Amino acid sequence: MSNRDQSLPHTVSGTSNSGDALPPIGEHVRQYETVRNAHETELIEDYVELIGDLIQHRGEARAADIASRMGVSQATVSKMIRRLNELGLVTSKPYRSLFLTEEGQKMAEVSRARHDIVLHFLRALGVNDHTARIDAEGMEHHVSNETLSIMQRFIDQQTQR
Amino acid sequence: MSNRDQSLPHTVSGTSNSGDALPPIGEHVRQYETVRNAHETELIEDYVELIGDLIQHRGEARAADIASRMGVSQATVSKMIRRLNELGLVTSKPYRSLFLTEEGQKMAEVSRARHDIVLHFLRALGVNDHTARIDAEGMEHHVSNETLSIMQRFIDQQTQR
DNA sequence: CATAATTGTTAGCCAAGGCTAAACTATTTG
DNA sequence: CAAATAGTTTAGCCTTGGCTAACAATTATG
Repeated sequence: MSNRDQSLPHTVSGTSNSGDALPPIGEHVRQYETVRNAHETELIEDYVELIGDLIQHRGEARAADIASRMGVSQATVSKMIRRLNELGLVTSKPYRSLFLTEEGQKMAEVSRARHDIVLHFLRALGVNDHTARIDAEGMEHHVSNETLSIMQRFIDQQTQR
Repeated sequence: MSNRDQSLPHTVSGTSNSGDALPPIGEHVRQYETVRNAHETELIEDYVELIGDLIQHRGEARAADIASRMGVSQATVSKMIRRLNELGLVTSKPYRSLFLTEEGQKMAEVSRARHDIVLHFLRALGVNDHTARIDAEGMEHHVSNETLSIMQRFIDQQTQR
């Protein structure tokens, strides 16, 4: 319960959709399903992405760093790592630092790439860096590849000129 | 566990962020916190938004419709309605259709407006309608007001010319 | 108008992702 | 090298948001 700002940007001028019919049921269901599914993977992807980043920038990923970066208790991280293990995304020996499996690395790359596109896109759009970072973190898991491609094209246009 | 498409749109050309430093800890934590918070409100907002839509388009909102639109069991909806009640967002008498409280209506409007902006923005960007609807449903809860304003401006530019 | 069908509720289950407290392991340092 | 400190794990608790199955109320129909 809490949103970073209550005031809405005015109103949708000349673009009101409020009169639009509801989507046909089947489609509507699929929309919500997609969101529910994304939900399941989001956290996993965030962990894997962060672990990848830590390895890349710090040389290793330790549970304590993950906990402090995520703003979450070490116990929570520990439990999560067990899950990532079961999912075959990381390997870990007790009390030692983590490694990504092949699959984990692939996921980290994909997430990282998506994240970057969304972030750069928002900046290219004119969103300030700080906000762009926050929005990107939330949005990345909900952007289809079609939209990603279009975002990439937009970035290219803005920068290459 | 499942994403609608594995292939990545090529790569971030000339915009690689992978070499960027990690954000400073405090900021990083706030990014994740924002996402976790959004998470908590998302579902609530989706229900309220849908209830608002049903009332507007159908004249009333019944649990069965919500269940079938959301692709979820009636029991789940029933439980959720109890929560919305406790949160002061809807009023309901057993076996009767639902109404939004003042606060619920306000939330529905805000959500609807946000949703519309994101959807129209995606379409204006060139995303096809079907994909735009799916992406909008997931993205809407993660877009700051700053970004919304910019999206709105973009829509205006595209359409008013 | 009595019964069937539809709709709504309740009870009880499960998994996920948080938490704290306690126990254990590793590392640092006096 | 022993003790203190830092890092990790485990146990056990809580809330959310799903589910199914059983029951209750309302509405439709023969």
